Amino acid sequence: MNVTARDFYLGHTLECGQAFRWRRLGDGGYEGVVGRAVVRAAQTGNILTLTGAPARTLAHYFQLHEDLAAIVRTFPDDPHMRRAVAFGRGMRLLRQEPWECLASFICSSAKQFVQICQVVDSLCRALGEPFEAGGRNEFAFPAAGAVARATHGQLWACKMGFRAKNLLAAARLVDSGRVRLETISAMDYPRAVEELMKLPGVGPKVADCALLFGWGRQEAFPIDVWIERALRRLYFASQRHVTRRRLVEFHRSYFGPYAGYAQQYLFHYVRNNPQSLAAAPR
DNA sequence: AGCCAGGCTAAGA
DNA sequence: TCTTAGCATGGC
Repeated sequence: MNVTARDFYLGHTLECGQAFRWRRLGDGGYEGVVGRAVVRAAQTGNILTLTGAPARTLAHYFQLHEDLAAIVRTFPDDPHMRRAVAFGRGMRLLRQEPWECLASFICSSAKQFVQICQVVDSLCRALGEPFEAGGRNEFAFPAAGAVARATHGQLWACKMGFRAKNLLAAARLVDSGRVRLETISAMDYPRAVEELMKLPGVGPKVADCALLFGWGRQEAFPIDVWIERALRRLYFASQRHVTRRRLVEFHRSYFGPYAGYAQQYLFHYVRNNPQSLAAAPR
């Protein structure tokens, strides 16, 4: 389908680190697996061309109904956020399948984006349901049950290192129904975090990523090493010994109703402009 | 060679 | 409650 998408930039959206199954094609477009479909995405000006899955599915995945300008207007008006918004203009948050998102981020601990993509790809090839698309064999992201029934060795072979044990145990808790992902949506934010953190390998950061990118919970604000650096150097530059708790209190009161969105702009900005953290600008 | 990567966890102060 | 080492592996 073709859609007119205002304030939408595919490049930032698919390369900002929120999803791990997209690759850029030679023509500037992108290809990725969404559910059991291979989706192609391309952009010319503000015309977005999305093919490979039902329009409904695509509209939901890409959150086409969201009014980005309205979201950005809720961000705090400070020099850092202005730079982040200018740099990442058109970046959107996707809505990924919750288990896939959660499992991917369990694999993400202390790894870089490229390596996470490799691990996820290996995992899909090893345990995901195969399907045919465009004459090629593709693999869906493996359901929790498929991961639960795998061996530690199979996961280890996907190069996830010490995360293999966590993913296996988490998949078993989900598959057995001891942790029910379907119930997360109905929980308030603190309860949802608490529930997800019952899974091994899921701490505050991974829980927030899953809630933000998989469940669309905008109040989730993942604090990774980059965001922590950004908060400390950009917003607490003159202060020594700022506790983690203080950072959490700050972001909850400062970034507004779309804090998770703001976080992603900040993350993408500092991640791609490390010099912005070298010496805190004023 | 040594440090760091979209962290989590258990142990010890 | 806060801090730290260990956990695997690869890239620089």
